[in-house]
Amino acid sequence: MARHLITSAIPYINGIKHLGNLVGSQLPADLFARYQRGRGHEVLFLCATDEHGTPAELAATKAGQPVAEYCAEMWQVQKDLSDGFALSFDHFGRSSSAQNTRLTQHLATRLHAAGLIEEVTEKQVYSIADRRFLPDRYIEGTCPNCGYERARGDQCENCTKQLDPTDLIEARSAISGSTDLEVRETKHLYLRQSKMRDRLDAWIDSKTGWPILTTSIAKKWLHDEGGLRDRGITRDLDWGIPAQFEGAPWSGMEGKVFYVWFDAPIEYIACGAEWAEARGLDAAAWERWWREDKGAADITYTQFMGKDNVPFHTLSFPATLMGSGEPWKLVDYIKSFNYLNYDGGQFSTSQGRGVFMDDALQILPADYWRWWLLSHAPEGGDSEFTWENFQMNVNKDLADVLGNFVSRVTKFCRAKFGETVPEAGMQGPDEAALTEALENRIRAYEGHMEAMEIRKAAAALRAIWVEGNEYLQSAAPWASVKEDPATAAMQIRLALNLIRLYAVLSAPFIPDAAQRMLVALDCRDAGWPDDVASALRTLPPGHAFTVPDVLFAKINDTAREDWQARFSGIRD
RNA sequence: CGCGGGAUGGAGCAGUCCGGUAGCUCGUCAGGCUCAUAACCUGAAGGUCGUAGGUUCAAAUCCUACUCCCGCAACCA
Repeated sequence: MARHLITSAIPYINGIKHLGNLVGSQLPADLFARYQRGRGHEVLFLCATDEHGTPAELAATKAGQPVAEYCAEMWQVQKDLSDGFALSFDHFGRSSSAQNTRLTQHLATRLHAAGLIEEVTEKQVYSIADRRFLPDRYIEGTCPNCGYERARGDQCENCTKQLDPTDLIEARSAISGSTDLEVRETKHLYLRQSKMRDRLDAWIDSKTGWPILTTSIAKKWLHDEGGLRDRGITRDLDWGIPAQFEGAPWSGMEGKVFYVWFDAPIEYIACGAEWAEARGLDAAAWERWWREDKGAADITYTQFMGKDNVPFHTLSFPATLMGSGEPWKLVDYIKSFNYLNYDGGQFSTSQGRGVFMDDALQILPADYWRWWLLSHAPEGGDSEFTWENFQMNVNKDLADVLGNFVSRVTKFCRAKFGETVPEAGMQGPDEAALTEALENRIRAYEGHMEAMEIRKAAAALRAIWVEGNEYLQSAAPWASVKEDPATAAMQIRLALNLIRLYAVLSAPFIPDAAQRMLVALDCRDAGWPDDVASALRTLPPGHAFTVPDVLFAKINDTAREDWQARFSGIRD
């Protein structure tokens, strides 16, 4: 039995995520976790909320709440939504946890001892009215290059010229609009990633099977313009992990916190500690997943994320772990995704454009979204959500091909043989051919799943569903039942077993429907079909079942048009 | 000349590394079946593979130039 450690990029705390966020990390990670569990492997699947940083503080202020309280509430909201989408995290943690505080300070201490942290005094823009230092993006003004009035401190969106905040004419705070800004000196800790460039480069080079998207982004950061740059790992903020040594103050860092990009990935590990503690387990329970000296040497660790997150996972976080000099488990495979667009534009959290996780669950069950999003995952390039496409694909695949198969088989059986698996008949060459075809298709499905080729896996699964309809068409039990009831009984017995097979194979994509299929069949055996012939004999003759309700109702044009109109604008 | 990804029948994609009759799903059209959620099964039409050159017996695939779309560009996370 293999052991799989799986993490999804941790969603930021300031609001409800949209479908693009979902399909870029959590959903495919869940697919992989469910698949590996289904194969009987040991899985630890972790995710958490990313809670620190300026946007969280501002969102809390806007909500009129203390930031800790705001984060606690939003954590619950995100937890409920992830449950709603049937995301099967073993633990959904928080980057603000005590465990993460401890571990982040521990790693900073180790990095300091290794000479990989230096103190840098730099100049940053301070807003007197807001009483805070402003990240470059939070400073607006007129672009000196093109005259655009809402250029940001890092870049002008209009002419794309890169800027320094001090370049802006009439610079003002994007938070309050105040122009009462000044440049102040402030001291910060920097992680000396540049010293680790060759090690990181060699490590990336050793990962031959990684997606082009992942390695090309990493390589660019390693080699562009003088190579990997050092980065600040502290901020002048109230909300965050205090910039301290493990158990001791850090002289000169009083009142500062670690910067969110430093502590957020560390939460992957800390989340393991949270998981263990929540279950009353000792440290060894999570260390056997995360420490190569304590049992994690045989772990396969897979990370899922959107392309925007790749630099942190290929460079900064490995630099943190390698630099500590401790044998932390490093990632084995990074699966990164492009963006999902919405009806001709981008999904946007800040602009409220697109379909958000809470809206989605209000209008349709999770399985509809899971199926469409996964079967259209933006793997090769950016992909696009349109309502027409969604309606057509979901109706065809889920309602017509799979749902209708379950319906026609169970209803036919009930009408001709009752709600019991019929007994008579012997399989012939047609059934042998079907078994062999399924064997091939299932192995192809497994291959795509192992390789994390999600679209291809979805297509392979769909082809498996279609096999059932093709078989029924040629077997025609509605005809054979008239002259040869024994053969019809055998055919339907096989078809009922196909439903169980489909439930098991489909569970990673559509867990709720898969569960309903098994419940209808009164079957608790969700064993993976390592051998198809025996898997198709799981339900014995005489076994009672019930005809389930319609598995997937179709989306009609009225509903689609309604949603299309409802989600065309911008939500607040 | 900032970096990367993409461009393939009406839509969405595979195939490109390792050149050799252009494939899949949806949609459209025709036929079949009638157990089923007007569903299922079979077949057909539809593409000079972004543009222009080049290499080759042979190019979607290799080389060169160009066009368009998307993302990134290190203080958003």
